[in-house]
Amino acid sequence: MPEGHTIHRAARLQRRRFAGEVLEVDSPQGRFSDGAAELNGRRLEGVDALGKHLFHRWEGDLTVHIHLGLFGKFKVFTDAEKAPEPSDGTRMRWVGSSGAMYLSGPTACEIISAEQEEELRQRIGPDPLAVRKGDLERVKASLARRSTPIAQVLLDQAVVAGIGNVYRAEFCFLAGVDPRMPAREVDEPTVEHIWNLSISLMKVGERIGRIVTVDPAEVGAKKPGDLRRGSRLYVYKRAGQSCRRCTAPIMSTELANRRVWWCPTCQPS
DNA sequence: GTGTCATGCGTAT
DNA sequence: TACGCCTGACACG
Repeated sequence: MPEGHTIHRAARLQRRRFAGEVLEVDSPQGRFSDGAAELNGRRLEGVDALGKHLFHRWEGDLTVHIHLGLFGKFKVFTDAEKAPEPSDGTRMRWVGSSGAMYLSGPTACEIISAEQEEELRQRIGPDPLAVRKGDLERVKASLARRSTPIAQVLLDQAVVAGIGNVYRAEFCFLAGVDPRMPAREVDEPTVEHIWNLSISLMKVGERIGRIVTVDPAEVGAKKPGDLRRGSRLYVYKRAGQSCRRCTAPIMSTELANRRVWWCPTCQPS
């Protein structure tokens, strides 16, 4: 279930478990057979993430680029002996002395050159999970140039990297912004608020492996991880249900082929 | 079993 | 704006 937090979390967990290991790599599905043969028997040196992209660094200066798309999944097994048979769709599998990793359904799983990686990184905007100096200014500048709806711009990976359909709806709610408002009409303090929300909430998501935007205190819980399915989000997929803050019915519409939800009272136009 | 839907994105029209 | 692509979970009959 991949927004940026999923990718950064996968990178962290894979790094911790597998970095430094020599791995046996194959492609049960067959669609990454050549790549797997190239990697097989090499040491995995590192794993890093940017936005929704993940990079495996292999011995011999080989980089594998992975993008999960909508369906991609990483599965890590701590005991390779007990790992199940890979499904027919397992694109890449690796096995080492500290476990196994299966990848299925990715949009991209490919060995890329340094030039290709550079080109890719050029297209990726500020990542709330890998903040660099000047990021907020870049985000402000991008938004100020766009007349398209704020919620649509927040999905543009060149503007902010890692936000997906769940977070964008939730950030607009928490910032009190109608998702249909033209991006350039959103005032600067609100843009800053959205940026700060993305940093703090995606960090929570990265840590617990789940998107939680509801303030635990608002529902009598101690921490985000304690919130149950169905009470973790304010607006996403809650059309017709009542707003957790004001009880107005949640609205929804489609923007550029993606559905978005909002509270007409808490997010006035 | 079949149909539908999904936290994404590139390309064609 | 629409479509194709990637896979799996779930609702329905």
